[in-house]
Amino acid sequence: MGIDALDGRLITLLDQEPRVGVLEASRRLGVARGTVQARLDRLQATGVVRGFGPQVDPAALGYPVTAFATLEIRQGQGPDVRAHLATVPEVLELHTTTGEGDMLCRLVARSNADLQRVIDRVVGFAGIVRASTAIVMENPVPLRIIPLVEQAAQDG
Amino acid sequence: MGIDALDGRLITLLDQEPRVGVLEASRRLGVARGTVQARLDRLQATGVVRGFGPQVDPAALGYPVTAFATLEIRQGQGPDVRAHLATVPEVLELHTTTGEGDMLCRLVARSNADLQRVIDRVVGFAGIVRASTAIVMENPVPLRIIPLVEQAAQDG
DNA sequence: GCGCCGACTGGACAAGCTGTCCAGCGCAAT
DNA sequence: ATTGCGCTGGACAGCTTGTCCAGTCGGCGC
Repeated sequence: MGIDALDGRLITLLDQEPRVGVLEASRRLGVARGTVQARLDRLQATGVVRGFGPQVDPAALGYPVTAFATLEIRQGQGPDVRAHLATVPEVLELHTTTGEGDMLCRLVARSNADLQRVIDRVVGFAGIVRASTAIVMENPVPLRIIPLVEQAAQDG
Repeated sequence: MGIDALDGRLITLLDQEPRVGVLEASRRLGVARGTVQARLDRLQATGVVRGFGPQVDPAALGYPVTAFATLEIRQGQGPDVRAHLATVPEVLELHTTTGEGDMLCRLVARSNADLQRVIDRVVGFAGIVRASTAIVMENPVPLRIIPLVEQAAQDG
């Protein structure tokens, strides 16, 4: 259970140039095409690579503002709150957490003013006791996985 | 600057079945192949679709624990802290924010015990004054974009 | 040491897709 | 009415994919 150096190089290559096909990848990596196909199949079968969906930029869609909201939930209202938040398109992800606050969600909005509307909609729900919001100013490290993949490739 | 209904349907289709090629997509959407190619080119040129990189699951790589850390930074140490965090593979993303705390980062670890090692490495840096960590227990809404795409497609 | 097994190689094949043209049409704005 | 733009439907060569196959190599158990 893990990935080896070839898996790592394959994932990194696909990350940098998603357009390359299996044949081109086999040339770049210096292995037979069948090997690349087998590795890719295995990576997807084991769930390491979940898919190759389009990576959409919310900012380009007209939602340049990102924020994180920490929510405090009334006892027993968890399921209701989750269902509520799942219906809000501006909620991009939701986690339940330990520590201060019970949930953490990522929001986007059309502007700082629009963020108020989104937050009102998010917290305008009986089960939510308190919410504190942190607006994202910069994103020095965008969501990435390659460094972790390379570490995992070395370890295993 | 925006997307229309056809763009939305195309993105949704690609999200659900990334394997479909341009030709198959044109059949599914009921338009000419050239149209799909032109739309895809435009979506990528305008940055709405940034790419089709592999979606890697950290859990499948051996990092099943996710956490969010709020960091408080000493005045003027921001750039140094960013550079430091960028070198840690377990830091999957980093944001600078308003509100309590100056930065928010997403971490993964091999176990709860291993998370301690990661946190020590993250906060073991002179510029970081204080850190509070929230461990993710559940992820009721995984990172998603389709609902927002559909809303953007309706708006115009 | 022997034999088995899994993984990789290098190659083959038909089928299908991609990239790239083109002419024609309809709609919207000027 | 005229222009511009996007969509259609079709063509073409070139290449890739999916799927076989036999042969080789190294590790593992016996």
